[in-house]
Amino acid sequence: MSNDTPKTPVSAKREAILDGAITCFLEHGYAATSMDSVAAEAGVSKATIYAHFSSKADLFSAVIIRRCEGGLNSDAQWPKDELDARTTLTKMGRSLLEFMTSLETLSIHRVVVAEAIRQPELASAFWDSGPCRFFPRISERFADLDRRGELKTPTPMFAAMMFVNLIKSEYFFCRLLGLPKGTELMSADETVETAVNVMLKAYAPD
Amino acid sequence: MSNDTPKTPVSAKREAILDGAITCFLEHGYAATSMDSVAAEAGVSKATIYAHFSSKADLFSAVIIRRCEGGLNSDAQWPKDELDARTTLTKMGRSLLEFMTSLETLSIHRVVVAEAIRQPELASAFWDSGPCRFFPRISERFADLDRRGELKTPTPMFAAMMFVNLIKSEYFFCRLLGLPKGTELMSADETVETAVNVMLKAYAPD
DNA sequence: GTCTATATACGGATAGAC
DNA sequence: GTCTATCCGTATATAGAC
Repeated sequence: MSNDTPKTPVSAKREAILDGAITCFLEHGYAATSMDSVAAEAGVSKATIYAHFSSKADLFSAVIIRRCEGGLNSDAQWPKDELDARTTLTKMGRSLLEFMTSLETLSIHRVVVAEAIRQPELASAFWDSGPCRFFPRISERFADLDRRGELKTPTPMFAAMMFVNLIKSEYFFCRLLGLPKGTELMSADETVETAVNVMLKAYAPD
Repeated sequence: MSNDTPKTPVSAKREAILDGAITCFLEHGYAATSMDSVAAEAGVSKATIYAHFSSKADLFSAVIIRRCEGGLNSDAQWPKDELDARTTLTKMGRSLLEFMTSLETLSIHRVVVAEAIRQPELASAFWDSGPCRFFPRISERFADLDRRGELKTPTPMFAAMMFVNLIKSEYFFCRLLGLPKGTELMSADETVETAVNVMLKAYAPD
């Protein structure tokens, strides 16, 4: 029988704290979340939190980074190779916009933007482990379309960035502000369709 | 001689409070700003603030709306009519990106995004008096380029929205996160140039 | 209207028992 | 590691004099 103690014993309490903290921070923001409320949500005492995390900012940082690394793993709708340019871009566009405007993604953006100035290391970690990880995957698809003669993208990375921003567009910003649906001038479908049309013409072969 | 009292006497104290509040809120955010610090910055007592504004949220709302209505009035670099498409878009693009990434604009975005969920009326007021006022002015220029045969934009408002988002792009988001310059994959100039090229091809006549 | 002084509450962090 | 109980600073908002 083994009496070894694992080097990093995954503490059940620690997991509970992280889960509770995610709920609180994403719902109420950083400043409006108290360590008491996290303790209550996690079902532990406040002192236990401080046994695992040195401060509120430290806990917050751990929560955000963990959440970013978990995101963007639902690849169900991600387009396969061998599709024509319009179909590929439309599928990618819908998938991206849906992910960007999910409640969780929006919540993360709100709290990170709000705290970015006061916690620069967190902002960097978010950028690296969040938005930045999109670009290579999208760029790859543009490179593939270029190879197959469907599009002409001399710099796939630039094309990817333009595409992402066309997709986010006004629609994402309205959701980020929590405005009622219908406030935006273009619906989600219109946004994707318009963005795809722009990309197809801008990067057409010839 | 007139002994009439003006209906809305512009109180000097009230102005001082608003000025002080702008400084504090934009620098430290909503939650991290205390009414004490606003009072100190404005050179009045805390009780005087509550004589003019019913609560901290009320003061915050007044500050943001006033600031939005003042923005976007520096038209120095705004392109005149009669220029070709590339020159017009490049001038507009530079002007927009400079405005969007000014310290004040970024600060407003940070605090509004952070508080949007908890103060929905503020989010609506911001949207109406801020970002939404861009689109007609830009749309107008696309309509003009369309009339002169420089571009073909059946729906100038859609073209304007696509353009704004291409211009903001990654660069704006990195500044919003307060990341050090150089973090972004495209510089400001590259962003404007790439965005303009995309628009020119996507909306080329023929 | 404007001030000083204060009521009242809450939040981050810690001490010390088990 | 985990808990209970508590310290101590600070924040919003108000009472009452002038």
